[in-house]
Amino acid sequence: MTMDTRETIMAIARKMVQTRGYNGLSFRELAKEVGIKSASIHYHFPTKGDLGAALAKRYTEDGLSYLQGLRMESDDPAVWVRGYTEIFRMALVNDNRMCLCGIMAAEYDDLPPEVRKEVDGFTDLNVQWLADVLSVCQSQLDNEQRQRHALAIYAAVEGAQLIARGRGDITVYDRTIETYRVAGLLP
Amino acid sequence: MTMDTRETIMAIARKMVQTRGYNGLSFRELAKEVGIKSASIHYHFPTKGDLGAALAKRYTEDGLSYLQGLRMESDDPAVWVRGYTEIFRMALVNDNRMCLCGIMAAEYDDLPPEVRKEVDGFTDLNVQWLADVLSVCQSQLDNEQRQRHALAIYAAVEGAQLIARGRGDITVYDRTIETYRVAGLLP
DNA sequence: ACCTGAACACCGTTCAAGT
DNA sequence: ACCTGAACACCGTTCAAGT
Repeated sequence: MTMDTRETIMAIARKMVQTRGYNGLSFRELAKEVGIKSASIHYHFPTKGDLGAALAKRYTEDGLSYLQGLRMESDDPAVWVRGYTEIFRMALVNDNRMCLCGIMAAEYDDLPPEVRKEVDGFTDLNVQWLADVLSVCQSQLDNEQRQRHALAIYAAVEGAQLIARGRGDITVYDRTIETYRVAGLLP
Repeated sequence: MTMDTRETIMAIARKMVQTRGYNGLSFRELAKEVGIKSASIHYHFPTKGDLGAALAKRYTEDGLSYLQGLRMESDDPAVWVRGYTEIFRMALVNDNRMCLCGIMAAEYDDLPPEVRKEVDGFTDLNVQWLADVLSVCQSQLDNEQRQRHALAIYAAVEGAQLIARGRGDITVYDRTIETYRVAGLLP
């Protein structure tokens, strides 16, 4: 089982960005971990923006597969939502990392346009999936209300991860999610 | 009305960090805006960490004054909470900026210890103030439940700002906050 | 007391040159 | 096809030198 250089770069870079952000990603540091020179990174990804956009695109695709899988494995909306908050939880459990697009959202003003586009796409995917779930379990809501509620859930979960990551305490995340559930923000 | 150099540096740097983050802050760019050389910034703030910590400390102090003022001007918890969400709204209205400590929380792993300490202090202040408000309007909750609920509110509001800032759309923030209120997360 | 130019090791990027 | 060394303009930081 070998991995081509491009995939190795993406795998290592994704972890670095999830930890230190887009601005915190260094081509020289990345190259050292991959075992090539920093100039060689540019052969695979001409600019840092190209790499950032590729990372966010892949991250969104992987997220979509996971979320689609969730809906196939169960018929219970409560299980879907629990699976949803579990993805964000796992990032924290794995070396206190953040959602790739959550951390890059904070750097939005510094992002090249091609990266912004993919970060926006990740948000759209999350809101769309959550709105679909709400159409099953909160069918009394109209479409606009579902979109609004889905966006609120996404924002709240990203916020919970952001604060818990600063605290370095997974129980902060768990308690916050539980509070959202009790309040009725999460179905 | 003159302003000494140190205060000028802090005022301009605060805006820069609220827009581009701690990593995005450049001493050379900052110096150019202030009208001195970048080496001179180091006279007032020996390291970037010293500047970042001073900014977060001042930001927390200013936030505290504002929040204390809110509680004195009214007896209505609903007005207090509305005033609370309004601070975060104003940052967005002012050039789509973020909460200084919210944006730095995303860069937590890159922050020097002295900056982390002040960012943590900002979180503590927010949670404490919110818990105090809850002790007035949700007095049936015990202390631990209030702390937990206060943290959830803070996380959700930071998340709403993060997502709305990426969208560049203030109505996203307004709708998300309103959804929190309807769901019962906000008192 | 406050500022500066020059140097240092870093950064992303480019490009001619290697295999 | 893939990689590299060297150069460029950037970065935070240091420090001897200026007023």
